[in-house]
Amino acid sequence: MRHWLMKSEPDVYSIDDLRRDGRTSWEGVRNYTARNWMRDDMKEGDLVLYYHSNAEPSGVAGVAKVVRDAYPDPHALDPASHYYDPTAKPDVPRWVSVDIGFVERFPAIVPLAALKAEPDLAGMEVTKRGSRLSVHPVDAAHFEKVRAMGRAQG
DNA sequence: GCCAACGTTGGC
DNA sequence: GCCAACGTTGGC
Repeated sequence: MRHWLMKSEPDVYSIDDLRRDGRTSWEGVRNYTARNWMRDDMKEGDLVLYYHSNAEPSGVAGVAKVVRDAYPDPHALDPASHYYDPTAKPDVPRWVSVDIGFVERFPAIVPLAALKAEPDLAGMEVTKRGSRLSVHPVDAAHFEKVRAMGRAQG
């Protein structure tokens, strides 16, 4: 099983939205590196650090899990969608979605500053300057550490 | 609001 | 195929 980090702006869709809905489709990824990970390596049962970006504070808000492997992103084919891509075709969908389910919400956000300050998390992608990928893998040890930090708060 | 990082686009 | 311009992300 792999571990991942996925970024969402809480003003758009937060961990509380995911808890309310139980599960959701992860749509609108329009970056090839992120897409390739979703398409090729994300599998049902994988665990996900749910990260709030552009937030106060930004940081890891909880844990989700992959509940459906990649499938063509329907929004890419929908002209009415914000995520419409005129170069995507039904036979060559180009972009993919996965579905994720709610697992847990931490008592408090684990802020990015706390991740950066933790020696055990040295080298973690999200702590690097200029890290922009909205979906990327996380080492199992880093995942466990962040989850422990999240549970220890509050 | 600023700006660094960096992926994508398009002229050549 | 190079690379400058442009657009987006996202921390601060």
